[in-house]
Amino acid sequence: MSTDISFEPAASLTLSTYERLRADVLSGHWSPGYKLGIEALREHYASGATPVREALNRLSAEGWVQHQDQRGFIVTPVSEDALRELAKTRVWVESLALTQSIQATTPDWEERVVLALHRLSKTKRSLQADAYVENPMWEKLHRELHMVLISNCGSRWLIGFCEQLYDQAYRYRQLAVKTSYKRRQELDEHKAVVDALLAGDAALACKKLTAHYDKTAQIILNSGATEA
Amino acid sequence: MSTDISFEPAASLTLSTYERLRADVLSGHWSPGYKLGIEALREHYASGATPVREALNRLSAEGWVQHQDQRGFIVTPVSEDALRELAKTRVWVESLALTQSIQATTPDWEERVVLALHRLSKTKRSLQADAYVENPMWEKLHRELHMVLISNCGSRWLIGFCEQLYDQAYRYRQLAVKTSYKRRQELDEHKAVVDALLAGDAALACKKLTAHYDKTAQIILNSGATEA
DNA sequence: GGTTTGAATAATATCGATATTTCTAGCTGT
DNA sequence: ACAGCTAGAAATATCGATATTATTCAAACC
Repeated sequence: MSTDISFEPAASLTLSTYERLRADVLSGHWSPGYKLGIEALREHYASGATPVREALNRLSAEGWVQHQDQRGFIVTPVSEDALRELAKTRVWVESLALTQSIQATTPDWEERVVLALHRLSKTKRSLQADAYVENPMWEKLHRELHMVLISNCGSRWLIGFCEQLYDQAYRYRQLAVKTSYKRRQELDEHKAVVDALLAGDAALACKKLTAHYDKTAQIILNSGATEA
Repeated sequence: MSTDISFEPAASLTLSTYERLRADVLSGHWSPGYKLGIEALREHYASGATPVREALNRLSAEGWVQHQDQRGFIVTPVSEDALRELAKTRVWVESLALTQSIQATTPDWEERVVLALHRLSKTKRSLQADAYVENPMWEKLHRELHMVLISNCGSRWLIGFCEQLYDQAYRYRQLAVKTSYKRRQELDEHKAVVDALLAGDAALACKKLTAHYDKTAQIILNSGATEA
């Protein structure tokens, strides 16, 4: 059980380009709506046109960028409506996955949940105390907790959907953080979900999870990050 | 409101190659596990290496083919377990989408549902009476009905997930049809869902939908199409 | 006899160059 | 001044060729 955040060296240039490009879209390095010119990316990632193109095609299928025939690629735009729809969908789909996970509970899964929460609780959200500086370890552990929560649902499809939605929401969080960062007791919110889960109360767990997501969405909406 | 099944001429070779390749994977023309060599595809689709490669990358992101680094692409394999998981997920996710659609019901949506069912009822499943020959129009209208059913859920994400799952299930159906075709009263099953929907009974509609999918999965499993 | 090694072979991944298409800016005519 | 048109510029999509990496199969070795 290792918690390091290192990446193995990508085997192919396409894969490496894909991973870096994806990370840069998620982190907001390339803004929503930004035109991703082949030549510019080729230079930026020290790659060729073919790898860049293949990476963009994959990202397009995943919804991170949009492709207009004969007119290149742009980073998928954001909007308040899109965020609301995303948040709504997350609540629905993750509640479903969480409910199924709880119904199929096992001692092993419960242990993994407790462990993931513990690790997150031991990690600072921000690298600095006075200003917000993203802590990659916290982000990693946070994603891990949310994924462990729904990992017992018994459907790889559902898990994949939750991952997609989580990562999409992450991009919105990143955009909001650029504008304004709000302190918050997220640990308590996570703990409430886990407590309900350990008590076997699926309905309550979903309610707490819903509250968690609604709050997140509200903060992002208030930050004004989705405005042009 | 047109119901023709014509395709516009694809603008780029990549898109055209992608569409045809995707259709051939869905229809079972390329069997699960089949090695999709670049050179072979290039010839088969009268295309270049770049368009083929880009098409494969998109299909890989969508789960139709698998990519092994430096070792090319294969058609995603099938298995009984994978089918069971798929069927289970469909029931969960589409029940969710159907419930939300019913909760947000509008006269316009109900009309589209009734119309879609009517059109499907007017179409023969098989082009021949004595043997099964796929009727593309029936397939198109069938997909359309299922998509209309969940189209009112208010989440493009959820609609997208349902589409993915439907198409995945379609591939399994195609594989089963190759082995053995079973006559069946699918029209009644669809009608039962629509009747419950019009009555505003979401729970009953989901129950009927679940029965529909369980039956489909069972038929495919019994056909032995998922065996090596 | 079975395993390992090492060319020869085949396939993939990538590059550099070309053909098309879209976009831009300036020109023309009213 | 403004719409429409056209040549030039920029970018995308595609091709053909090359470099790299896996696979194969037979010979050599334990």
